[in-house]
Amino acid sequence: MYGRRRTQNRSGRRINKFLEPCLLLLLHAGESYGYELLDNLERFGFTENPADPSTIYRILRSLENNSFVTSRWAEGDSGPARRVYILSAAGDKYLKLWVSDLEETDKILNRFFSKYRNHMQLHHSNGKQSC
Amino acid sequence: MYGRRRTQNRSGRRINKFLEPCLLLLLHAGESYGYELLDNLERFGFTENPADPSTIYRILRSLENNSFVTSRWAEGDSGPARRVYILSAAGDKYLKLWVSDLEETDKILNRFFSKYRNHMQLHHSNGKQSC
DNA sequence: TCATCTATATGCAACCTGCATCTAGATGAT
DNA sequence: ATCATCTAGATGCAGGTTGCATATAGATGA
Repeated sequence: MYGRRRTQNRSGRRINKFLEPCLLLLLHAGESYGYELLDNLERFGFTENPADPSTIYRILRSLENNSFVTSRWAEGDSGPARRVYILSAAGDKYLKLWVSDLEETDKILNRFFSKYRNHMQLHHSNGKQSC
Repeated sequence: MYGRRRTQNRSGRRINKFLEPCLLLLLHAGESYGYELLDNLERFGFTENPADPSTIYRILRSLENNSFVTSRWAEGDSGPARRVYILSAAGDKYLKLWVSDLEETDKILNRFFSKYRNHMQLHHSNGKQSC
């Protein structure tokens, strides 16, 4: 047993709780359940770093605790019963709040990029400072 | 004393450790120290939610532990001595790594936005699903 | 019967972060 | 000279997020 690598996946360190708005958006398109949502998340660009089931289930539960979704047990065509989630009106609002928050994050990101590019350009052309 | 609000600032939940690349970029422009960096961060768009000094100092220390910066004590024109940080070659590489990582984050963000807009457009025009 | 798949869930440790607080030298006002 | 304030750096704690391991249990198939 080699010192038990417990360093977090660096590539996972992106936007905090980003899976939450993704799940909300998926649920906005219609009711669904954990396992199915997990599959559909791959279409959001989580192919290289697929989401962890435990994260999904925990987010869904916390959304329910905050009344952003409701759930019921339902039998599927096959396999064990599923906990099916439905977006509430409050959840719809919360999704919109998330979107404006992410837009703000996007602005901050782009401000960084422009600062970076601007600085690097000046740096390479004449060795002067710029920040 | 009312239950002691200990809920985290929701608006602070953005990109994980985002202050790190900001500090690296500032240090790329020239040596600096904690307090000064803190002030300069405001120009990155942290005006509404200014960075916490403790976070800055901790990130600087961790950067030093990873040899991305070096530090020395220096007297300023006034006030107590300062711990001045200088970016290393490894730190320069690390900054570039951060930038490509943030570009990936930006892609993921934009994929979300396009999914969101696309879905909402379809949703409002004909009430059909789209995700 | 037993392995595998589907589905949900929990525990733990690492990590990140905001707030409160501490130290200590320098500076300024009374 | 004393005391408050500013500058500068640092630590402790509690709350929150997350990846990994693991558990449970019904359904399905060999």
